[in-house]
Amino acid sequence: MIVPDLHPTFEKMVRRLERRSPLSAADREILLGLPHHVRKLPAAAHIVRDGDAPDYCTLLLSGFAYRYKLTGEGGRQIISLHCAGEFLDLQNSFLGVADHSVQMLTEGEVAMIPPATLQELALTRPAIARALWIDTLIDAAIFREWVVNVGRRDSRARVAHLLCEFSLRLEAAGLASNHQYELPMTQEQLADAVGLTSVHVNRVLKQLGEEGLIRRDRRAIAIADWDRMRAAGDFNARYLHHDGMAASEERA
Amino acid sequence: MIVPDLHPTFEKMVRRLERRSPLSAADREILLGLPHHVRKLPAAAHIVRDGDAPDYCTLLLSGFAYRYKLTGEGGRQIISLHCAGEFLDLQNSFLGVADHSVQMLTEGEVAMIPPATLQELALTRPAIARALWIDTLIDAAIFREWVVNVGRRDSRARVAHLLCEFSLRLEAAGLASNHQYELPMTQEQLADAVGLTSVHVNRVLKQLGEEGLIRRDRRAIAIADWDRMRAAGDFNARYLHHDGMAASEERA
DNA sequence: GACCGGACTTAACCTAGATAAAAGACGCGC
DNA sequence: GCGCGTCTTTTATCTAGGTTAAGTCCGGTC
Repeated sequence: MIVPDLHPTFEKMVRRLERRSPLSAADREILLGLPHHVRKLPAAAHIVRDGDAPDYCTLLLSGFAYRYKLTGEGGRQIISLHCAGEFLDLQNSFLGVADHSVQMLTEGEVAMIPPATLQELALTRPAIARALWIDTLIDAAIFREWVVNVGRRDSRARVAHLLCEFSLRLEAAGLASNHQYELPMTQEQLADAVGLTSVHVNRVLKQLGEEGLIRRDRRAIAIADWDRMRAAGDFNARYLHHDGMAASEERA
Repeated sequence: MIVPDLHPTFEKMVRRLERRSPLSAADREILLGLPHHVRKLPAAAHIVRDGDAPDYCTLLLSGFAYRYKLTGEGGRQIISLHCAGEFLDLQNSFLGVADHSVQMLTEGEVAMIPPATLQELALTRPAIARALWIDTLIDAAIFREWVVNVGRRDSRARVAHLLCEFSLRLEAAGLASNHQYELPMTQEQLADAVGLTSVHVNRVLKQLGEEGLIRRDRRAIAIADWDRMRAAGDFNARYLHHDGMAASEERA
């Protein structure tokens, strides 16, 4: 369980938590010293399956992952996207059986942390508990926005909204800049994230390109006109609660 | 701030938290003694408005409330429904500005608790912090299911799913039994909760009636055939994390 | 007990996005 | 450089649910 060289993403995770909730030096140490083992996973590997009672909590160290549920009729709804530095499964520490699946989008590494350790932390390190709780609150805020996206926006806005959100989240994580990034998903996955078909997502992407809102090359996305894109996606970043940083983005 | 006779719903709230996370007698006392004032609100009163930095955290004491967001094009998406005994706004204690609105569905009472008190509690009473955190995790689980409902189910399933969820939640809260209850919302609000129009919700309700899945009289709903209704709504209660209680419902 | 306003119901028609089916592109291994 | 599987793109067609527009019911109220 002891890890010789700490993966640098642990520090990223601590910085992310600290941005919203103060941590003492001791708290920081504890988070950096969390017992875990690292696993390298291929694309499409499952981290949690719906119905499992998982043995571990996972922190995504590199690559991308997503959360989804299947309907009885075989539809898939992608519920969230995750990048390095984010916890994938805090809820497994506290709610026994998983009510959804989590799968790698790309290959990547994951730190597996025993839930008992986090449970322990929640009871003994109030500042850490608070920081993780806030993390959960922000996840919930993003879920709420996704309900709106999928429930009340038309196809163009849905896709634009997702592309805007992903752009800002990557930038906040230091994984992209200039509204340019590599979208780590197929159009079919994109479709399952916004509640459309891949055919229609393709049409919308094409149209956004023709209108000059985005440029694409393979999976690389560049948001060419952030203001019009934000308007197209009815995007207001407040729900991301990035506070302080990127505040300029949020206000407009 | 001192309240002479404690509203009975406080006890309900404590029982709800305890169901998932143990609390000591002292913790229980503290929760029952939370400083607050009670306000009686008419139907449609706003508790929080999108963009506000609210001064209070609210616990719903009686009546029903809902959470919603508006889109730029004027659409409204209802994101969650709440009944007596539930916290409406835990997130206001930790995330400054509200990213959505909360409004009364019916008239009712609300306990307004200073966020500072909850912040304090989070740092000094680990068991309470844990219980509230779990509450947040369950809220998030419900949001996830709503993303699926609105993103990947057809109109019949969406409406049926919502009616099933509401039935079980009311029963868990001791506010209904036998899958019969008073639905505290208009068909237009129902439509905004499932991402349809009120016209189409009306069509679906009619059809569910004709198929013998539900009976209706005014706003009173009786789920006449729970098994078929559950099938129609692709409903699996696991995401509600009602555990122990109502386990029989969840498994099937 | 006629009037009013909000919620519910129904019908006729329309459209955004689904479906189905091919045909390109792009790796990637051999 | 060839073949194959996975993505992407495009076209043609269809349909679930939206839109619009009338009613209808019901509970309150003067």
